[in-house]
Amino acid sequence: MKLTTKGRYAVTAMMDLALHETDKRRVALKSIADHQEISVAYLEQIFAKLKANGLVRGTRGPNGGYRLSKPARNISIFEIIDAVDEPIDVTRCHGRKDCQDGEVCLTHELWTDLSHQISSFLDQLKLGDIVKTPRVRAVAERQSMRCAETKHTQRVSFS
Amino acid sequence: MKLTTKGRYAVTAMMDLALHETDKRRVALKSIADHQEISVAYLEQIFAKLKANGLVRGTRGPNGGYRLSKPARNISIFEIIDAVDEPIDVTRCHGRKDCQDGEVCLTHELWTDLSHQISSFLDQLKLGDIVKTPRVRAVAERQSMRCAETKHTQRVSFS
DNA sequence: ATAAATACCAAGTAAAATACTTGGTAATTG
DNA sequence: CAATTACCAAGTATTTTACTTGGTATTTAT
Repeated sequence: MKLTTKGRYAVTAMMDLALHETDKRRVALKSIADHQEISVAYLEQIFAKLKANGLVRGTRGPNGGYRLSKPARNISIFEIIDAVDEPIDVTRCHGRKDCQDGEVCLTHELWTDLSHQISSFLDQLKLGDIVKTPRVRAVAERQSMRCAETKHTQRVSFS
Repeated sequence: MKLTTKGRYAVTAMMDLALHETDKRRVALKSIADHQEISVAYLEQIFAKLKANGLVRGTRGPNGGYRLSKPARNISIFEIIDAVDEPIDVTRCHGRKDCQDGEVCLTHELWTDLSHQISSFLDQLKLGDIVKTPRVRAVAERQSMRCAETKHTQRVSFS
């Protein structure tokens, strides 16, 4: 379980989708790219993985874009990060059980315990819950207002 | 809170010190280097940081080496890792509080919560407790036996 | 006094991982 | 049929990590 900026991009992007879940419209990567100020091409890589892990579905063409492939309340933060970030090998002995003699194994349980701790924490956190919090809601409102105001300027700050 | 191999080296090295705490003798980096199969020079860098953070004390000259600067039961795994690994900026907005408008801050609390979760887990784990576990004790026994047997061969496998 | 063993110090380099970019093709809609 | 989107396969640039190199300073034993 690694946590890189890629994983963070993925989580905020998924929140973006979750916030528009009620709409019929798909969310285009272009729009997310503007929100997060990263390139569409980079987002494509992230969404390729999200899609491969069955978290989103994409449709092409004008008015195309992505939507969540299941309800936000059933998607955990763990799933999202796990989909895009490579798993880190916390134990250094590559998870083999028969490492009773190697140096690593003194601390083997230490690292696996930690790893489980992190995973279960993030697995309890559902996208739906986070999107429901007042802060996020408020920010989402502000965002859509701002989008309307500055539609053509292309420079919108997500939050 | 980052976790790299450097941090893992640091933890096992500290365990090495803790296991020899009862002795009057210091533990030389040479000995730890043999156990962990890494260079003394690299260990020096690690111990420089451990020392700077007040976790160990070193003495020079023959029969010199390092010892813990406080009882193992008062040293947490968090302290050790925190001393040697650079802190990771989980929030991406560099921890500033006034980021109500930035993109990052939707997930700000998410990452800080996670970070606290990890830190407190590792802070509860004390070096002394870990060293007391039967598995570690057994390994330590085996190691010292092996050390006695092969004292001059220089090639001892820690565990 | 000197040699050996250690810690201590400041750079550098090599390798790996991360964060992107570039240059395309395929499907869908107005 | 032109625009807009997803989809795809590489490549490159940057940063981080993991080390190495080449020294100096102390202490101990002989």
